[in-house]
Amino acid sequence: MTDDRRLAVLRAIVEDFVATREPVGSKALVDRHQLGVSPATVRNDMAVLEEEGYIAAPHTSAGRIPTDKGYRLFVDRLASVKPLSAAERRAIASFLDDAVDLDDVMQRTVRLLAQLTHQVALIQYPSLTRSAVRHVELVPLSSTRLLMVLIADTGRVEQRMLDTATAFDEQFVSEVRAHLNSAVDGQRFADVPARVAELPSSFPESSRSNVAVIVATLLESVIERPDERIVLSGTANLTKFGADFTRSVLPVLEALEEHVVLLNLLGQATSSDTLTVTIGHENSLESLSATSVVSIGYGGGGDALAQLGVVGPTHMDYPGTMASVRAVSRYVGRILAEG
Amino acid sequence: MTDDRRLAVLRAIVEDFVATREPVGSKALVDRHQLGVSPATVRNDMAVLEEEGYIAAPHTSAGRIPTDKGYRLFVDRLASVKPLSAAERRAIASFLDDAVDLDDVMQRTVRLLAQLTHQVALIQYPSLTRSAVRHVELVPLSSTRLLMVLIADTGRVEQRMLDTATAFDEQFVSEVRAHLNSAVDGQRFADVPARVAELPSSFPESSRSNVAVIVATLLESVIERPDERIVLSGTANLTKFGADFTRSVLPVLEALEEHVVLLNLLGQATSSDTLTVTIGHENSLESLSATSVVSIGYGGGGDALAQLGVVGPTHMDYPGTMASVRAVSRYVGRILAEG
DNA sequence: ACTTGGCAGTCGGAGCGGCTGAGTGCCAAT
DNA sequence: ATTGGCACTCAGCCGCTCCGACTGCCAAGT
Repeated sequence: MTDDRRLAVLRAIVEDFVATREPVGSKALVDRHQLGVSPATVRNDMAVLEEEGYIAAPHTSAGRIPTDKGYRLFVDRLASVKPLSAAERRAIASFLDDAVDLDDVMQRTVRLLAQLTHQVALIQYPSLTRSAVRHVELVPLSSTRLLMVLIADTGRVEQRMLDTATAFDEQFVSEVRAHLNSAVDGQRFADVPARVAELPSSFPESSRSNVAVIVATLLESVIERPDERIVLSGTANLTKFGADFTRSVLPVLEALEEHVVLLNLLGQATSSDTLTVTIGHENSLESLSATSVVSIGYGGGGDALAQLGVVGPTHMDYPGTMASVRAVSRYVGRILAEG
Repeated sequence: MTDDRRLAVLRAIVEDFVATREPVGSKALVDRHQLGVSPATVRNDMAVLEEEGYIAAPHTSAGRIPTDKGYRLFVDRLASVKPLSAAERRAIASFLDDAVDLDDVMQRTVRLLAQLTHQVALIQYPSLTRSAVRHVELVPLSSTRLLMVLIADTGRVEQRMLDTATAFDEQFVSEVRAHLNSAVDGQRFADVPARVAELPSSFPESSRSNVAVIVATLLESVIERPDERIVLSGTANLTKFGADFTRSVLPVLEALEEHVVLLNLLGQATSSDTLTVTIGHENSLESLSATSVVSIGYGGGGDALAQLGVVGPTHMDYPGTMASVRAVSRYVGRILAEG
């Protein structure tokens, strides 16, 4: 069946183009890959592949380059997952094990990923709604002012300042603190609203409004906000885009500054261990039509805490990138579970 | 005195070059600026300026561009501080007033600054050693594990996990918490080590080692770490560098990823309200020899809490940039003082 | 003692044309 | 179905010329 060979040709084209970033011709193909046929035969196959939309020729007399559709077929059917080298595994371990707190884990992870893949890497902070409350702390700052600190089991810390309507005393604070913690400790954030709804009514009328303010503030920090935090690294790797600067790099840099956009880009938190690859125009953003996104969930076993991934030119090394992303995701998940 | 006119010529050259990014010739100068002399006269002045090293000609038959030395003279003696427009003032206020916590303030500030100046903006988190302790919290997680949360008066929160050698009870925790807080509350971080040194000895022998661990952890988070946090924004503005991409933008992007480098770049926290401008080669980094840094301290009145600033090509709009940086610094200082 | 117009000289960059070579498509032969 | 042969097509490079923006210098004017 010659269909197999056509796929082999496509794979070879993708691999060569990724490596050299130049249109690849029939001659070069047979030279560099052992596909025991002549250039003429390859040319026929290429004609078919072009007809079907997997490859295209930039101009009449040049080699072919893969289209988005071609890359899609490549990652779906042709990419064999490239195992990481021992050195890479070691790098991941030693780089992440020294992290001292959550910020540090995020920072290190994203850098590591950028270095491994030579792309722009991004990671989303563990989603609040998917984690559980470890502790709520209330710190009195003045007679009508409190600092609320909310600690999630992932290590994420949220803080809020709040002013009460009337003055309170130390007694009141520890009472509320105790009630709050017994209500929400260990609960998933998503369940918190239900658990605290009745809280104010268990206090005497006089202090009820103050309790209400505190509860309201707590709910405010618990609700998933659209501006979930994201960290990114490796923008310098965008130079790999090639020469045409303003047209290709500028829009990408701009998109990367919009964290809200990035969240959409990473996509809904799917279960961990399932790589998502979005290629070129499949992407909803016009400005990113020359880039691909490789993302995956991390942490939390079944359904992921949040997403991480890389953004790079469509002509990236998919097998390698996918392997790195997956490996890092697993390692981060493990680290967070330990912490 | 003709010396005045020569300076006027230099100023005109700088302004024109910044605006057009092209070498400026004698003819263009007299056309665009009203300095009632003929091109020939200007040529003579330019010859002198070149001799003295303030300007240079890229090639024999082209206009002149300012040298680093020329820019230096310009910012030192020629730049009149351009007042911000009402719209800009309004933008600063409305943008920063909505911030909900410290992270948010940092994020918003840096974005704002990037937008105002059209450069890359950076801000350093308020330095720990320069702020005071608002509260230390200990949260028991298991019988031998504690979470320590350290809250600074700037709103910055540090957290550390710690394991004790022997099991402890709730009683022990609240005792240590009380002692700790009475020892360090309101103290400047720099003074903390002295205040807690004697703490373990006031506990009974049996629990002393646990207290020691807690104190050690506290000190660890108090010591100024080299990786003080930095946030940056506006890398897309680097496209202003002009065409030559790999040689001019790549090294800058790389430098921007190294937060330690950036800290050096911003320089030692000088007193607020004193703008520091570092031009081209004055910069210690080879890779940043085509960029200038405009920085200033913010917060804390007399001596600043930390630094903020922008990085851009040497041919930047110094008066405008300096005005924006100063205005933002003042506003952030005010916000932090309120919070 | 400056300033100015005039003039010769320099040189980067744009525009043009021809050449080259990689690569294609098609066809006839195996 | 595969292959070698062959005519054809362009993109990109090289070298050429030409143009014009500047400069530096000098001699004359205020």
